[in-house]
Amino acid sequence: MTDAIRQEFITLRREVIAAEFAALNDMQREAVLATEGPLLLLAGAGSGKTTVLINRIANLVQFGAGADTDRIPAGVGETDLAFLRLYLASGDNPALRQAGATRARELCAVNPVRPWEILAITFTNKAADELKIRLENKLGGSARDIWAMTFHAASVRILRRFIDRLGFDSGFTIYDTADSQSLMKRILKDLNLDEKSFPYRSVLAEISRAKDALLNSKAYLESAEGAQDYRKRHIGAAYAEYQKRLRAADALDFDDLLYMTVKLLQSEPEVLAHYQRQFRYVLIDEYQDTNNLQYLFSSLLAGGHGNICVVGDDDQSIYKFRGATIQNILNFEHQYPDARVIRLEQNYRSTGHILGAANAVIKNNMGRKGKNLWTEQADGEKLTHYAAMNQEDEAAYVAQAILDHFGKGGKWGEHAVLYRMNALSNQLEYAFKRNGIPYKVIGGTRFFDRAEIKDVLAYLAVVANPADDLRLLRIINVPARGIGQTSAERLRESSLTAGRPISETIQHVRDYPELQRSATKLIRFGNLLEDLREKAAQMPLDQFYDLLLDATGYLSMLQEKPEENAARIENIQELKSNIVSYMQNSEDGSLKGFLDEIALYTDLDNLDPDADAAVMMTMHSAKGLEFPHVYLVGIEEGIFPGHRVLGDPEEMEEERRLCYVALTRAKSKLHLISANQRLLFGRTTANQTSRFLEEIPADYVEKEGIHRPAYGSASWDVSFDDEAQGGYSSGANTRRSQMPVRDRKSWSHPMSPTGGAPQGLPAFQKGDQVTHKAFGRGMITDVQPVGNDALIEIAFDDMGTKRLMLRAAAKQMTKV
DNA sequence: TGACCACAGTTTTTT
DNA sequence: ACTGTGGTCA
Repeated sequence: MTDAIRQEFITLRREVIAAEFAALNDMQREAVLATEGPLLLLAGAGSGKTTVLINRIANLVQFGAGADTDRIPAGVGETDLAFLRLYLASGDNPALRQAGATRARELCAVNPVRPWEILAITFTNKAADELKIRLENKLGGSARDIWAMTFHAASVRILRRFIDRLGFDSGFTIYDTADSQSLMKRILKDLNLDEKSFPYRSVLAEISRAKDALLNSKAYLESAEGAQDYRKRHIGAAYAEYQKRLRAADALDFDDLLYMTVKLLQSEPEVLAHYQRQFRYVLIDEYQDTNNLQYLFSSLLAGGHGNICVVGDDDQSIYKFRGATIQNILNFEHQYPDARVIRLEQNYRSTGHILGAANAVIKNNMGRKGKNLWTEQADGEKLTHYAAMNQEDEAAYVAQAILDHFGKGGKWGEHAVLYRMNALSNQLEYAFKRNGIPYKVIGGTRFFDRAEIKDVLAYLAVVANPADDLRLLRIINVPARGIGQTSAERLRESSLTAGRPISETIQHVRDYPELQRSATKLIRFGNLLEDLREKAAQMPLDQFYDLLLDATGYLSMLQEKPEENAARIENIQELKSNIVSYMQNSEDGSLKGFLDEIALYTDLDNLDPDADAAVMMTMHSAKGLEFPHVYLVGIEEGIFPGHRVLGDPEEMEEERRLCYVALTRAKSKLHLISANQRLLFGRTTANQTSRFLEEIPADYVEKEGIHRPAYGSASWDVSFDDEAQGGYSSGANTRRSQMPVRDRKSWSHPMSPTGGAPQGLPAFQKGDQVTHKAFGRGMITDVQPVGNDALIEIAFDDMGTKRLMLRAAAKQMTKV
C-alpha cells in the first residue's frame, strides 16, 4: 500500500464519516469526530451541547476511532478509494447513497465501540434520562447498555458489584440528606455536643468536605491533633461515630457512594483494571460542577484508554457551595497537556437581546476562560423589567403575562418562573391557582421528603435491610404501638452496647432485663416485620405495598382523619404509581432495586414534558432547561444576589454566574421582576433592584411598573372598583405605574370580622354569560363565597369547566 | 404514653 | 411564614 493511498484513504474516510453529521455546525462536528485522547469541550449555554454528546456517542458506536486515527485496515486498495470517492460525490442522489451506505460504513469503521464500553456521566437523573432517551432514538435498543447515568448511580452500580472487597455488604442501603441529618442529630446528642457550637448541618458539611478531600475520620483527626483544634477534634469524633453507625446499619450516604468508589478503585488494582479496560470512552457532562471526588472518579476510570471528553462551561459553575471546583475545568489542560480544546460559542437558543444581556452581565466576572456567545437570530423583543409594588403584584404580573399569551394561542408549558429561593414561590402559586393557570412546582418540599413518604419508605427499607436502625426507629411507633420515646431509646442503647442491630435485639428481647416493660409490644412489632419480610419474598412489589400499608396500620391511621390527611393519602397512592412504573422499567423488579432508584431520585425528574403546565423552580434547578418565556422574580439586592454574598467578591461571582444561567434559559422573551417592597420570612423589606439589572445595557430593556417609589407622595384615593376593573392588562401599564405604593391588605381584607357580604366584590353571579380574555366564552355555573372572595365555576365553550377566584377572574372577564 | 401548646430557629442551591 | 422541638398535662 503506497503512502498516497494511505493518505487519501484517511482523508476520504473522515469525509465520509463527517457526512453523517452534516446537520451540525463545524465546531460541533469537530467535537463529534475528535474521539481519541483527552478533549475539553467548552460549550456555552444553548450551543447544542447535548446534541454533540449524542452524536459523539453515535459516532463511536458506528465508526469507532474511524474519523480520528491513522490506522488502516489491511488490504485497502484503489477500488476502495474509488468507491469512497463515488460515494461522497453521490451526496444529492439518495438512492445511490443508500445503496453504498453499508459498504461505506464498514469500510470506514475502526474498531466500533460496544455500548457498554461507553461511560457518559451527567449530574442529574433528568439529564441522564434525556440522554438515554435520545440515544435510544438514535441507536435503538442497544443504547440501553451504554452507561449513561449520574455519578452516584454509576458508583452504586460499581459498589454493588465490588464493595465486598472493602468489607462492606453489597446489599447496602443509601441514606439521603434527611437520613444523614437525623443520624447526626442523634450522634451530637449522644456525644453531648452543644447544638449551638456544633449545628448538625455544619458538622455534616465539614464531614462532606473531609470526604471530598479523601480524609477518613482518622486522617481528619490527625490533622486536628496537630493543630490542637478543639472544634476539629469534636467534629472528628462525630465523624468517626457517624461512619461507625452508618457501617453498623450497612448504609452509605451520598458522599460515601463516591468516596467508597474512589477508595475501591485506588486500593483494588483488579477492580480498577476491570473498569479501565471496559470504559474505552468516558464522557463527563457539566464538568465545571465536579468536586474533587468526582474528578478522581473520572480520571481513574478514564485512565486506561485515556479517552476522556469533558464538557462544561466555566460561566455556568454554580455549585461551589457543595464542593464543586471550577479548577477542574480550568486545570484540564494542565492535567492532559495533549488535550484538544474545542469551543462551542454559537447559541441556538436565545434572541440577540437575551444573549446580549447575558453576555453583558457575565462580562463583569474576573477569572473566566473568556468566551463570547453569539447568535444568528434577530434581536427579538427587548427584555422587560417590571418593578412591582410587592410580591402579590409581582405574582399578578406574571399570571397576567401568561394569561395574555395563552389568550393569543400560546401554551402554558412555554412559561417558566425562576427564583433564587423556594420561599419565593408561594405568592406565585396563589396567583396561578386563582387564575386557573395549570402549573407545576419543581423542588421545594420534595415529594420524597414528605413525612408520610419517608415513613412508608422506611418500612420498605427495614423490610429490605433489617440492620437499618435509623429507619426502624422512625417507624417503630408510627402508627402508635405504645412504644414511646423512652422505650425506643432504651432499646437503642441496649442494641448499641450489645453491638447488634435493633431488629436482632427485638428478636432476643427476653435476654434484656431492662427491656421487659415493653417486651410484649416489641415482640409484636418484631413479628410484624418478620411477617412482612416473608410476604415480600412471595409476591410482586406492588401487591406487597398494599399489604404493607394495611398490615402496618399506616393507612388506617391516616384514614382516621380523612379530610386532614387527604393529601397524604394521595401521596402514598402516588408512591404506588412509582412502584408500578419501576416494575415495568426494570428487569428484576426487586424491592432493593426500587429503594436504590428512589434514593437517587428527585422531583426534577418528574418534569413531564407532555403535560402542558407552566413551571416554577429555582434558578439552580433550571440549569440545562430552556423555555420560550422566562420570568425571573425577586431580582433585588439581598435576594438575588442573596444577602450572604454581599461582602464576598468570589461568592458574588458565583451569584453572577447563576444570573447568567438564569438569563440564558429564555428563548424568546425574558421578564425580570423586582418588588419595591416584599414580605419575606415574616418581615417586610424594601430592597433595591438588583445590581445585575444595572449590568444589562439599558437599551435592551423596557421598563414597566413603579420605578421610583416615592412612598406616600402619590394620590391615595384610588377606589377599589377602579382597581378591580382596570386589571393588569398590558395596555394598563401606564395607569398602573401611577398607582400608589400601598399595602393591599388594607383593602383586600377589610376589618369586618362580624360577617356580612364581602365588600366590593365584582358583580358576577350564577348564570351570567362571560367572555374571559384567556379562556373565551363561558357561563358561570356556580358562585361560592370564600372569605373575602368567591370561588366561581365557569363552563367555557372551548376550555371545559374551570374554577377561578372571582377577584382575579374579574380582571379578565366581561359580561356578555 | 401521647396530645397539645409555646417557642425558637430557619429560610440556597443537589445527589 | 413555617416547621420542628421541647415541655407540660391528662
